[in-house]
Amino acid sequence: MPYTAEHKAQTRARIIEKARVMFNRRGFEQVSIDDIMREAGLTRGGFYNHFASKDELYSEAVRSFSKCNPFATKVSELKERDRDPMTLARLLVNLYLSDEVIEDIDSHCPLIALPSDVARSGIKPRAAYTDVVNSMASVFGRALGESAEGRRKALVIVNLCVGGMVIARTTHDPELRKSIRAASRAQALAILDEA
Amino acid sequence: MPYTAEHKAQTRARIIEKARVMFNRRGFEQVSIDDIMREAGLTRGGFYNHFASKDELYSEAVRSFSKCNPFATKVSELKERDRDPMTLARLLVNLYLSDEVIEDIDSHCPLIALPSDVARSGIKPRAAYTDVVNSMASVFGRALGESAEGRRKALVIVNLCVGGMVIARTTHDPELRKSIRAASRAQALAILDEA
DNA sequence: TGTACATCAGTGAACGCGCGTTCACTGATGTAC
DNA sequence: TGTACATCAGTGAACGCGCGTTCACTGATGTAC
Repeated sequence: MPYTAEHKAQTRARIIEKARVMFNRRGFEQVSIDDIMREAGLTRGGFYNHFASKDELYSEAVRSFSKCNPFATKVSELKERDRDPMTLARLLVNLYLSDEVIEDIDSHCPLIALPSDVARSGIKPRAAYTDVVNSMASVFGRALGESAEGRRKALVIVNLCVGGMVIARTTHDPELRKSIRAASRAQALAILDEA
Repeated sequence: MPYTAEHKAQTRARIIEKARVMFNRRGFEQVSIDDIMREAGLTRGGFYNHFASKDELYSEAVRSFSKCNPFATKVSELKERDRDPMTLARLLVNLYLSDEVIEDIDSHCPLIALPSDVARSGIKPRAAYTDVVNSMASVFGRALGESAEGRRKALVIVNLCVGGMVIARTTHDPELRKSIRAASRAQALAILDEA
């Protein structure tokens, strides 16, 4: 067996990571397979050794947002370091809406980077998006209890995090970029405080 | 002078309106000039009698979002019919997050239809987006008072409306599409109730 | 240990297609007489 | 009033280009002996 399976897996992972960053910045349709492969240090033709189609890469990239980007890494660190659900929930809210994260576009969560692109895509990217929403809601759900009311509040906090960042990312006004996140953070933390 | 100036202006307006609806559904890059002209009952070649380029049509279409779409019309009706700020704020929350509005994709507000497209655009579409956010916040601000806390709450409600619809529109899961909006609506109305 | 070999990750030219745009034209229209 | 005419909105074939995808190939690699 020439080339190890590990070698191939690493190449695939590299392509996905480069694609994730480029999709995030420029959108799905504006990035060509040629662009991505060049960025990964490869050529066009090899793409189909790793993926059946550009669509498959797209869903992999959306999914990878929640696994291996710098933001996700920070979240994993939080999860390992602190096992109290409420503390974790509060740290996640603070991290998600932080100045540090909004300025670092390359590591943006897909929930805020790609909403309109995903909304217009096929079932697979939309399913990947839904998974990320649900896994985020479950982090808050663990802090708020399994009741219907706990679930409702968890969704509200997801909404505040995602919505606040989407609006902040889209506007050009520095004051609104700050104030919408501050408002959302305060509200989300207040909901966690009540519980 | 064959054909009146009015005739030409009407044709131009018809092209912009069809384009607005199609950009909303499928995004700027996914809609061809051929598609738009066919929808307007014309053929490809005539496009350049009305616009210098596809880009020019795009800015015209974005501009038209806040003027003449059906959702904007409903909001104007609300504003005229009921002058009590709190009643207006409650009606707007209910309308914005309603089943009726999320199912009628063609009349979606640009805040929820185009966030990632606008985020990647130039200064003009982003400024237009910011204006819409601010005018929405001021509707809630009038109900909540001019204090810093009133402004903060108004931004939270904007966030809940926009964020809830963005997530609902992007996910494919019917349960999440409903529950995220219900959670956001309840939270937004609770904030208005406090005041 | 050194070599011959089979495998398959990676190459790059080529293909078909759809797009934005151009252009020579057509024919419906308002106006001049 | 009726007709001949100039205008230009609208037509549709054509062009060049970039894209996703295919394919015949190449050459680096791990393994068998």
